[in-house]
Amino acid sequence: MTVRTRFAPSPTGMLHIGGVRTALFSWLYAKHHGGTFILRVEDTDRERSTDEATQVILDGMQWLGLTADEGPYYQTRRMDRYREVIEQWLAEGKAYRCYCTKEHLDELRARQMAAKQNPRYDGRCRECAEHREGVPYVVRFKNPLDGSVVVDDQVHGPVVFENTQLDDLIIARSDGTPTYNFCVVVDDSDMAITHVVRGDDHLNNTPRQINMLRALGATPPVYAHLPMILGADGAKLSKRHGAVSVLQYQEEGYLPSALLNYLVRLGWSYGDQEVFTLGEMIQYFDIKDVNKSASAFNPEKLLWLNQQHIMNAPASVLAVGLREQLASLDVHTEDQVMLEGVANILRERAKTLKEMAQTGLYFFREIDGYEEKSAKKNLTAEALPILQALIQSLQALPEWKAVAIHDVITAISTQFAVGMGKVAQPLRVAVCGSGVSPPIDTTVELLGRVVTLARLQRAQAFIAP
RNA sequence: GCUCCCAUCGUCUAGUGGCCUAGGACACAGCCCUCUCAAGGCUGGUACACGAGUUCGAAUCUCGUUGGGAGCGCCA
Repeated sequence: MTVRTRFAPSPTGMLHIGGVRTALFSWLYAKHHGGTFILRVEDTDRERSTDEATQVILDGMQWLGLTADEGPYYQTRRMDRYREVIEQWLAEGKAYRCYCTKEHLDELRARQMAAKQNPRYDGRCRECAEHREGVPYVVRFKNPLDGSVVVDDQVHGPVVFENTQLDDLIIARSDGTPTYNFCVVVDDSDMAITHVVRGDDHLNNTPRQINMLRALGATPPVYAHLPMILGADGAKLSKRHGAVSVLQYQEEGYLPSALLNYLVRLGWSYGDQEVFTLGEMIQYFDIKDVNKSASAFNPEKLLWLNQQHIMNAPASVLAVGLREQLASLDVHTEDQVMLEGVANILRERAKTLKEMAQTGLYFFREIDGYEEKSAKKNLTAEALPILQALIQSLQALPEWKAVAIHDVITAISTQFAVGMGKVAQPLRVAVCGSGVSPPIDTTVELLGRVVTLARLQRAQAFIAP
């Protein structure tokens, strides 16, 4: 039997890292088993669902590379099917019309909670079958009255629920529209889902769903309830830490593989390995190795992993992201050689693509002045003859290569009987605008002779106008 | 309140009765490397929530306590 998993977000908010982690585990499980990953948009709440939110989910999934093998399916387009099942259940006596008013229900709930009981519908309409013309009603599922349901959860192990604790849940509202738990059941059955991977906030819904699945004559899928992701402070994930759209991470210069790598290690591990390629994740991932306890979102580790992935990524991949980041800084370039060169030279010193674009700006446009402290320290009268010597030697250099440039710097430092730093730092500030850059020889090489000489001259003019 | 879930360094985790004076990673501190910044290497501190029990032996098994979380909608 081939594995079929699904990710079923509801487009009522954004796709944040909690949702992505669920999608990832579901996707990985399918991929690991050569199965099918299905995307299903649960938009039955017409009030809160929006097309924009749907689009953001689709865009996010695409950016992450979590592509669906089937779907996206939309529940709003399956209304006829849900109605069909409701009618069938009504006819078969598996469901019934309930004429209780909201007021009655609210009162019942309040009374039960006051009496320290689990609030649940009392089944008042369960046996009175007569149809009351013109009176609004909801449809309830006839949950078994006794016995228990065992959820053989792949991460939690067997969890037992007594049917006496469950009640007859509403499957159709008084306006006739079907409700969430019911739609999920019909869909999971119709779509032949074999493994349901979702957040453990759904664990309590599972016994009801299993009962309905049985009413449908379907074999319940295997369930795996993932632990939640908490905010960095250990509290519920909030907008302050992580509960932002995944696309925000794209804007901030994160690589999809890094975000996925970070998320896969939340509640799952493979020995001591921290850095995974997508292929390794697929190869090693197993739902049985997933933890039961919730984990806190740690932005610092995400950042570290992003750098690891930047260090390992092909220059061509980095170049694409770097170009986008530069564009948002209003620097537009198609210079692939420079883009890849900068990516290679900065890959060990940037934690994000955004940072890479910011710190490498001087490769792409004229520097807009010198950083004050560095200029004060290095662009001094004493540096003037050194800069002059650099200009002359670099101008005369037969081959514009890092090794040759390096030789020029060492030669000048011996000539002036000073340390390398006394030559390299003024050069660095002159050429980059600050005292921080990759190794100066490779930086100068990448910058090119024309730009380097022009900036050296500009630095001379700055010292002695 | 009721039902269900969870519990190892600050954080992510390894650990499934002896390899544990508890390992790795992030972060932090120091050192090395060094033309700056990184990357890398080395070193350091900090954890089995608590209490009983089972056992020759428990982070690992059992029970309880405490603490956290989720659900209890004509929301999903």
